[in-house]
Amino acid sequence: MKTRDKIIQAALELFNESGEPNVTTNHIAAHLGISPGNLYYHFRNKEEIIHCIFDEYARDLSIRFQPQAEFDATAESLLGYLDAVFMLMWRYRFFYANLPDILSRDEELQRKYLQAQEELHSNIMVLMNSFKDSGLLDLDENELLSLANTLKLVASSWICYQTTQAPGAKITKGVIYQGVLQMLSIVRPLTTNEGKVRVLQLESHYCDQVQRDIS
Amino acid sequence: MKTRDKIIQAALELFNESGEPNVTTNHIAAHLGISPGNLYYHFRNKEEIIHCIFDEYARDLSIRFQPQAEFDATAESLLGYLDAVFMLMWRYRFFYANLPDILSRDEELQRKYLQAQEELHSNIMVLMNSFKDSGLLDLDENELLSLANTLKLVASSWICYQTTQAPGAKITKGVIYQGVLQMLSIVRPLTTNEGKVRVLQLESHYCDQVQRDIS
Amino acid sequence: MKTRDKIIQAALELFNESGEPNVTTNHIAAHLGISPGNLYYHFRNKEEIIHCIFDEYARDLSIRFQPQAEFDATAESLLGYLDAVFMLMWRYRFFYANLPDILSRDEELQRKYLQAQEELHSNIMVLMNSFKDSGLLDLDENELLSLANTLKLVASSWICYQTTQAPGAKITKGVIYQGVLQMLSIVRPLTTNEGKVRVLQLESHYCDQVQRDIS
Amino acid sequence: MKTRDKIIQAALELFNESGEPNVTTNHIAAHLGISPGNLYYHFRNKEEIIHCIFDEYARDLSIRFQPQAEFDATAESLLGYLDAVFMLMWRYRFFYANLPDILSRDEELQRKYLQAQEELHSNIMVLMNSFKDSGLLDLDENELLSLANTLKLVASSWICYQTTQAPGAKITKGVIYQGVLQMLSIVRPLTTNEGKVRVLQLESHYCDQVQRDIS
DNA sequence: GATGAATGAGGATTCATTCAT
DNA sequence: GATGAATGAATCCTCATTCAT
Repeated sequence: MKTRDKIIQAALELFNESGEPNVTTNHIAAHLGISPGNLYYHFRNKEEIIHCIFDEYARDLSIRFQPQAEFDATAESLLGYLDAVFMLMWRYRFFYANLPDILSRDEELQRKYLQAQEELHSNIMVLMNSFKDSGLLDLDENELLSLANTLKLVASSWICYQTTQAPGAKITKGVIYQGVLQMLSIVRPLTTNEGKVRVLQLESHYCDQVQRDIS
Repeated sequence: MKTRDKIIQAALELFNESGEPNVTTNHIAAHLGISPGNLYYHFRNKEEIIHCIFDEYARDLSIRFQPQAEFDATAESLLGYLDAVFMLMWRYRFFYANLPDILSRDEELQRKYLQAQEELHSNIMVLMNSFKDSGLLDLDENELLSLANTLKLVASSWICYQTTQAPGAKITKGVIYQGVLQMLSIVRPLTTNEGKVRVLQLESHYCDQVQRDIS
Repeated sequence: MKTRDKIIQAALELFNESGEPNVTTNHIAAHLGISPGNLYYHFRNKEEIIHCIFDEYARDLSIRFQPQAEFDATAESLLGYLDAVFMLMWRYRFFYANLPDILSRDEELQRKYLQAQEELHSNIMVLMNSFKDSGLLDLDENELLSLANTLKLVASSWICYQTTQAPGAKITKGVIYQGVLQMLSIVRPLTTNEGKVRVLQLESHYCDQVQRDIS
Repeated sequence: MKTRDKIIQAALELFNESGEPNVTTNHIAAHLGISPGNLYYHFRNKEEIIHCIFDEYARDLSIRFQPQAEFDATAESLLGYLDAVFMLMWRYRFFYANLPDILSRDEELQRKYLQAQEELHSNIMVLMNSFKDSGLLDLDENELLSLANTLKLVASSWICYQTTQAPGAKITKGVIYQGVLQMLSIVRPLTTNEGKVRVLQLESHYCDQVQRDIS
């Protein structure tokens, strides 16, 4: 593994653990047993490290979503997608715990983030539309858009929100799965009878996951 | 106006403008044309200023909610309450833009924040229950709880979320009203026919507000 | 009791408790429930407070010693004098715990201190000479001077020395009496047989005092 | 010479010159023409510098004393040892000029200091015992212990004591030798006739040293 | 690729002291 | 006599970043 990648991994780890503002470049270097100079050989500055971490995140995010292949198995596709989105958010949770601050410092990053958000929105729309086409959901265009917005908001805010709800809370995978459940609970009242069955199946799946994480 | 209050106001202003981590005690003092020593005469440290700002916020928040008086005019009560909650969040938006960081530094504040969150939750429950009692909403206990959780999440996250959605965006009152609309759009699909009428009225009210802000 | 005196007393108390450098003028004022401005109405600055405390000490010290009246009862005079000297040192112990620093800041105080030291030296000489005249001590002029120097050194250093010998030790009266014993143990080997009896009596007296303090 | 060592040397110099509380880390850095950041690159804080200085002192002190090798040449061993002890105290005199304050701030240092004091005590005992064994001294166990205590007190207090005895006095080597003479004058009256001869020889040696320093 | 010493502006905070009331 | 808000220079320390080797 290249030093450059090791820096990214170490930074990610430390940022998640202690919060980005509390992790200095010296911490990262010390954690890896390399010199600060070496770190700055690989990255122009701290910002660039964050940038790279975000790029990795965006790449990971894109890979997870192949709507075409999954148009038929709609419920499962949602499941897979939600899983992926939330897991990635967990992996890069430091970012979500400080979004406004991090973005305000770096216009370029702000741009990239918005792009990812748009992608998230369009992915959600694709999924919701395929739900509708399969007769699991019965909403007009406006209602669909509104739902998608809510889901995007919940997804994007979940980590930050949870971080503030418990004193010194470590965000575990269980917390992530609860986020998925929260989203499903928003979708459920809007589904057809057929859709409700599917959603309940999904909910029970994630309930199990939460249980597993706790024990 | 006492110096102590002027410090609180200046700090709030500057925090909102530039983000709490980017505003030093010296900035605040300079902004007011007072000496750093004087600032520290009135406050033990920066943390205490934030504490005081939060206390002011919590006090304001409590004052806004008098459920008893409003049990009959349910829709209007929701309107008034949402207005107040979002306006206060706007007034203290720096706080919401950095919640995880600010709370993680200060256990006492974390405690106070959770208390405010619980109050928010119970207020939402009171409102939703009065909606249900008035036949505007038809949900079982679980669904109601789930809805309340979603609304609380949206309310608590809106400012932070919006801060991240626009490059260098100043959060205006219009953005706030859009948050109310977002919440109403979550409630609407769950209302009875009678309820839907009320909600649409509210939505149109807030649409007007948003328009007014833009122009 | 006048405010001025209350300030002196409070300062003395706090200095002894926490060390002069760790006690601010604000501490003193707060301790008395008066304003810092008031403190500075009575004293030009912190130094002046220390000055006044020293003056009080010097005055107390002078009062204790009336050699003429006690020339006959030599052993008892020594006892009384040692008692007084050490008790005063205890009462003003903060001073002895920081002598070099305090004196270096204030030439005037340095002068006064040296005067007190000279007085101490001459008092010791008077006592030793009366011992010699009474046949309790058999030393030539040089040896006597040497002894006096040693005793002066021990007396002047005891508080400071003891402060450094125990972690976080509060200097109690028992510690003070041990200082007297230490001085007697220096005198004893130089006494005549008759003198030895007297010194042993004194030692047993102070041993009792130490015991009393411990229990 | 490494920067780290230069910092220690500069700190020691400045502390000795102006007193530790009056020398800031910025003074030290400026004195060396380095940045404050650089100083803090080498030392976590001011306390650590003092710690390191003390460690150097303790190391130096240990090295000086090899009792076994010198059991026979007792008088000369005392001479050598006293020389070393006092010279080191001179070299690190800032420390002795502020002992109570410095130790009260730092428990770890207090511990180390007490250890050094114990070592000093046991070294003095070894020397006194070898004197006794050689017939230079004729004291019972108690008297010996008492003497050792006095000598330890005088040695430990000498620098501080002298600092207070002269206005703005620079502590010179002559002052140090006077300390040795003071100790010898305490030992002399307790020696056998044979011992007295030896002590007088030593005294004359140190008298010469004092003369040399003055001129 | 890598080292690690060095920078220096800037941060929070303290405290003896002043002064208008 | 007394108040207490105000001063401001000074203190210790941090950290992103640079650069000679």
